Amino acid sequence: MPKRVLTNPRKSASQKRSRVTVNALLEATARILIREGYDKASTNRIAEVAGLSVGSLYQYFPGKEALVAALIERHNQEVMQAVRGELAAAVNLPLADAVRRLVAVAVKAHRIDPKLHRVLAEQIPRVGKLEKLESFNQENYILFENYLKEHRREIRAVEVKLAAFVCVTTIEALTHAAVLHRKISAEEEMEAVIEHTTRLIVRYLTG
Amino acid sequence: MPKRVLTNPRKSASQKRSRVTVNALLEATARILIREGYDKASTNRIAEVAGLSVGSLYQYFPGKEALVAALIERHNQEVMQAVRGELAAAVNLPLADAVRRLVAVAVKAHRIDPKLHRVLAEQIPRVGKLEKLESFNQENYILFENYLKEHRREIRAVEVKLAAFVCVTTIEALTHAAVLHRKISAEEEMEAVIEHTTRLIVRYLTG
Amino acid sequence: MPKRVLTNPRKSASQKRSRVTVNALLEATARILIREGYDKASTNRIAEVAGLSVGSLYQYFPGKEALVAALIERHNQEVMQAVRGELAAAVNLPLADAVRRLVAVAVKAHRIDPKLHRVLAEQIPRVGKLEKLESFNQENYILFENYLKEHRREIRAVEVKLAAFVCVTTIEALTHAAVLHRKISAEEEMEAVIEHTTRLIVRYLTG
Amino acid sequence: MPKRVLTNPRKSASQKRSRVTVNALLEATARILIREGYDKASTNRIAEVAGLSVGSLYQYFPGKEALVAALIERHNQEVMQAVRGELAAAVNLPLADAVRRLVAVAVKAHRIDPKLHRVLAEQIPRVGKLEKLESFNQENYILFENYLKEHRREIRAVEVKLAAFVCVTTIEALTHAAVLHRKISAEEEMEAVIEHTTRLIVRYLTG
DNA sequence: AATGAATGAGACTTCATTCAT
DNA sequence: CATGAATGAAGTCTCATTCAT
Repeated sequence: MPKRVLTNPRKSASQKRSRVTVNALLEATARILIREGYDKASTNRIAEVAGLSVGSLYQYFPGKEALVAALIERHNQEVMQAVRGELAAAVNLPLADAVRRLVAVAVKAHRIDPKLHRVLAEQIPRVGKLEKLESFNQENYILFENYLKEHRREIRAVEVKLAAFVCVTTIEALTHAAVLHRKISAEEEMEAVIEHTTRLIVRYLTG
Repeated sequence: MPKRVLTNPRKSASQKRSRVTVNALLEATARILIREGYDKASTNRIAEVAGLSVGSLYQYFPGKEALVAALIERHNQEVMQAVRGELAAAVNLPLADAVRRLVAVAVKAHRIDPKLHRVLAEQIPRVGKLEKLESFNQENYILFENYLKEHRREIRAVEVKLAAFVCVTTIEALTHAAVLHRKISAEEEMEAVIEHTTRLIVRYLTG
Repeated sequence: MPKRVLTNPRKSASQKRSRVTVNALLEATARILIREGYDKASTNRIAEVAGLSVGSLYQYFPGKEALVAALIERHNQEVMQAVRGELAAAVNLPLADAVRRLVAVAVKAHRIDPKLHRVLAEQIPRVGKLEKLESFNQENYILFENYLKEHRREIRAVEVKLAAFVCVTTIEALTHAAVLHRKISAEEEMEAVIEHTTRLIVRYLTG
Repeated sequence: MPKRVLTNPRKSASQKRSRVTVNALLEATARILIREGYDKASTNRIAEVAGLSVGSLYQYFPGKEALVAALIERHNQEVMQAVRGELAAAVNLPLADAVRRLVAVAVKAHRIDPKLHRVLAEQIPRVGKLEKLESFNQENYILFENYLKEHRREIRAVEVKLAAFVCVTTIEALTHAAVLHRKISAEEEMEAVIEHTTRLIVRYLTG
């Protein structure tokens, strides 16, 4: 496997046909990743599933890595777009409500495309692609840290940085595990998880 | 009868040799996984690093997957061996102490071979092999659930299963993140994480 | 075509089987080069003609380039081995005889494997491989220049360097053209060319 | 009739555009050949450098080979155009002057576009395309042979064909090597080469 | 048992060429 | 005519696995 370490798309899909093609490729990549795993995602297979020739794939992406990177990017965009607004709103809520909202948003984020999210979270790391996911989380750390700073008088914790680390890591882990590893379809069970997580965090910060 | 006299030593000698060989292979696999990543861990390379021929590798393992599986197995054994005793002892401690002990043990577990742990957790293609790691965690769920059942009167939570899920997931996530993603070398910072995590869990269960 | 620019053999063919394999590969390369040209000499085709699998090819050579380089090297060795002795002997001959011997040797060199020689001379250049052939010629320039220096009193030319350039280039070109581009099979015609070339050079140097 | 009035200018306009396009393509081909080598000269790349689409390239040339062939053809035309007149003039000169003129012309020819000449001579796969270059040389053989026939009384050689072969091959080789492989920029050094080559040939023919 | 040469399926990638727009 | 997206054959190379020695 000769390796290109390029991870940037080759052409900006300006034309409409291009966009369709790029989309088909990303869709195909996601499908294979989800259904068969990273190792089965060969460029030939991706192209085939996308209904294209390998050549077309390489017209738009310099290799498999770039394709996966683009997929991650797209997923992150979708997630962040769905989340950012609600996060902003939380700033003005009292602690308990803010945390509850945060947790709910986290769940929502994980539910956007859970299978894909799982696959991206679990089997992608290998190379620098990790950063994309990390940096995404980084944003959360910062946001939460800022929230804590502004609400300092409502909480006991003084070490804001550490508290942010604890809270973000915990919320992420719990919602991730709840959505992906438990077969939580019943809305009520999900509610319970949200409730427990919220309580966990609030008590930690204020107890 | 004379034969047996000769055979036995021979056999145990060769058994010992086997163990040495198997060990060399697992060691080589771990080293490559850590230093160069999963993709560079070809059977030929592993054999080479182990100072053996590929042929010998296949004498002891039916394939690459088995090798990795064995490595995971061994790592789990090491972890569990280092942990089991302390877990058992925790049963008799009051909640706060038990949780603190639990968290400390989780940190200890993650510190046994963090690089390897990370690679196993992040890079190994999830094809059945994942289960090994999962089942390991499964054990923790059960243990903790049992603990909670026996200490029901000390806690508020009634939904023991859910509480166990929340606690185990949280402890795992925090210690994992603390050990692997933060460069925690200073013992004091680690202490802080243990303290916070313990507080988090205890407040959750009793608050 | 992912390019490796390595041109050194991977293993020193120490074992006998190895030597046989390497030989088969070089032979196959030569055959294809001669019969079908450089562009048809794909690694798969070479392996096939050698009666081996591609894998084996890559066990011994990092790519097509290395194979060709090795072939050039081998050819040069053969040529130089056949030539060196006779060249040394020429040093003590009077000019006319020395030149005639030189020309005869050049012809002999070109006749060792004319088809291969032609192909190597004509379609190989592309990359640094050129140097191997050049350096081979370089040796000739030096040798002849030294001869001229030692026989200065027999010749008119004073600019030894320029004279060496003229003579070596001319002899090379004439014998090359004679052997490769004319269908010179008749020994007598070859004799004529040798005679003319010798006369050409001698008159140039002494006239 | 009015149509024709409109058509004619249009046609000639488009003919002009054609010429411009063809020219751009040949220019691009030459540039890439020189700067990056034959292997980098893909049709897509050529079109890109020419500021056209691949499609347009195929509007004017049936394929890559045709493009290269046309480039060779064009180069030959340029060379011959620059040379033919001087060659014709040489016919009426006495031997020494004629030869000197011939050699000077050969140098001039090699200097028209040395980089391109070299690339064409060295790197182009020899598949039928070679003939174009060969046939060019063929013309020289004939011309020179005729010259020798007409000046038979001035020379000693009787085997005119062989003599022509020797002379043309030698002149070609020396001027080629002088221009392409030595970095002859100094006019004086070039003069020396011309002088030596002339002397070489004249002495050969008359000595 | 050990060895390591050999295998060959399969992954990656390029590029001459076509064709719908 | 021009365009450039799409094609896919063909080439490069790797690596898990086998097997003769």
